[in-house]
Amino acid sequence: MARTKDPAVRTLLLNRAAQMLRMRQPVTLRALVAGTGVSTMAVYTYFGGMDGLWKALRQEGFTRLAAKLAAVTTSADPVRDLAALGAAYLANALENPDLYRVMFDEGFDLEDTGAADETLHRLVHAIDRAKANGRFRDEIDPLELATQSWTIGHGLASLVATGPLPHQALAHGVPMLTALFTSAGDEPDRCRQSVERGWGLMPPAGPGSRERSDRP
Amino acid sequence: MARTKDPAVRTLLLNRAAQMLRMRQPVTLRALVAGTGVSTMAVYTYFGGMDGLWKALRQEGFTRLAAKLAAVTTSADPVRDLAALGAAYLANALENPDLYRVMFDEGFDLEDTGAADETLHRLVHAIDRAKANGRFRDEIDPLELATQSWTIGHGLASLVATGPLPHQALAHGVPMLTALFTSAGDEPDRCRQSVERGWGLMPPAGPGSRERSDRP
DNA sequence: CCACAATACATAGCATCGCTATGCTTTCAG
DNA sequence: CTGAAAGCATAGCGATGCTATGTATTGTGG
Repeated sequence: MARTKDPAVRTLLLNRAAQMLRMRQPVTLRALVAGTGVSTMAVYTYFGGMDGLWKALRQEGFTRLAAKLAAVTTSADPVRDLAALGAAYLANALENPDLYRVMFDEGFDLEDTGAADETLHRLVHAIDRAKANGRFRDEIDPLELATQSWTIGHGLASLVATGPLPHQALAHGVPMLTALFTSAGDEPDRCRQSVERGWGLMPPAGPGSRERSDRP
Repeated sequence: MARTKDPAVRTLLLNRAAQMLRMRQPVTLRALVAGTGVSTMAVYTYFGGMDGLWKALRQEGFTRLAAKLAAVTTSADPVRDLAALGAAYLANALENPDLYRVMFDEGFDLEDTGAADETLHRLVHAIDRAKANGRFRDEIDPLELATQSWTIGHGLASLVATGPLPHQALAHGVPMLTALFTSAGDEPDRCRQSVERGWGLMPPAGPGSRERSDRP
């Protein structure tokens, strides 16, 4: 017995905020609602304030990441798939560096941790397959190895996306993942080939697709 | 033919800012100068604005990190030293998590990159010693391996200090560094022992030393 | 079908933010 | 000793996030 929220407004604000982030414009309350026809109160009715908007933005980032990882085709070579997942993770971070930063800055509180869990589960599943194929030792803990792969991916993404390392430093992913998976039991040469195959889907280091518009 | 700046004011503001960061109080211009006797203009005469203060704060962070790494004693086992440097790096990040975040957020512009270069050079030097001792292969590029070690350290620090991983996830440093150094040519068992020895100086996962004072 | 009530939404104002213009005070140089 | 340049405090400006208040709208119970 009351007015209902229009979901279109929520997604509109969310998309606009993501776009402002991409364009490197400061995401401010007034600038966000300017030009949308809605007023500042909309942010409070739909997100409860700017904090809620940032939280929803983090959620959106994980959703996009999950979509990116879902696009990775699984092959008969689970080690290749692991490297491909890592490459997709890094590609996502480099395509939306500011969104990636928001995801991992200032707390992790999400409304729905399902997307983040999904991400880790994909790695765990690929590791399970690698164990079943005899590539990794039986005593390997899939969750631990997945966490370590994630640590490498995040370290690389963080240092390259908004850090001091140049884009070509992404090539470090191959030897690092090869070292990690070799230590898990895989045969070195074969491991390297698998990782290189999976990592090969990495987009080349081009100029970022950001438009860098300081003027709205 | 003019008045000279008092360096004490600069360091006072810097230390106070670092303390506010540690206490998790928002570092705002007015709150920073409140109680110091100086006015808001001091921040502009000494730092040129809040941006300059953040830059100086990043510099301070690297200085503290360099001091922490300088306290690591070099032994006859260069692989142990590498792990010890990694442990010191992580210990510093966990003791000052907010300062660490400032160091790696929003650009890297420092006034003096010497401290940051110092950090990497320490790793490179230890790797050179490992090569001289026959632990690592001759064709290993020290700078590349140092960068990879740094990536692991930063990934771990970032995910644990202000991220989703619990403190005990720091233990992942041992297998990851062991995998990396083994791939560089070190003998696996000996490598693991060296890394564990160096990593052993890691302070145990206790409650952070932060005081969490929201009320000034 | 309809009136009530609960909710969305716009407007206006508040405290605070970083910053700067202004004037006074200090202090080094000639 | 004097003048000018720099430190420094005060006050105010635009912009920020947020909230109080009033209006409009719409789903629902009788």
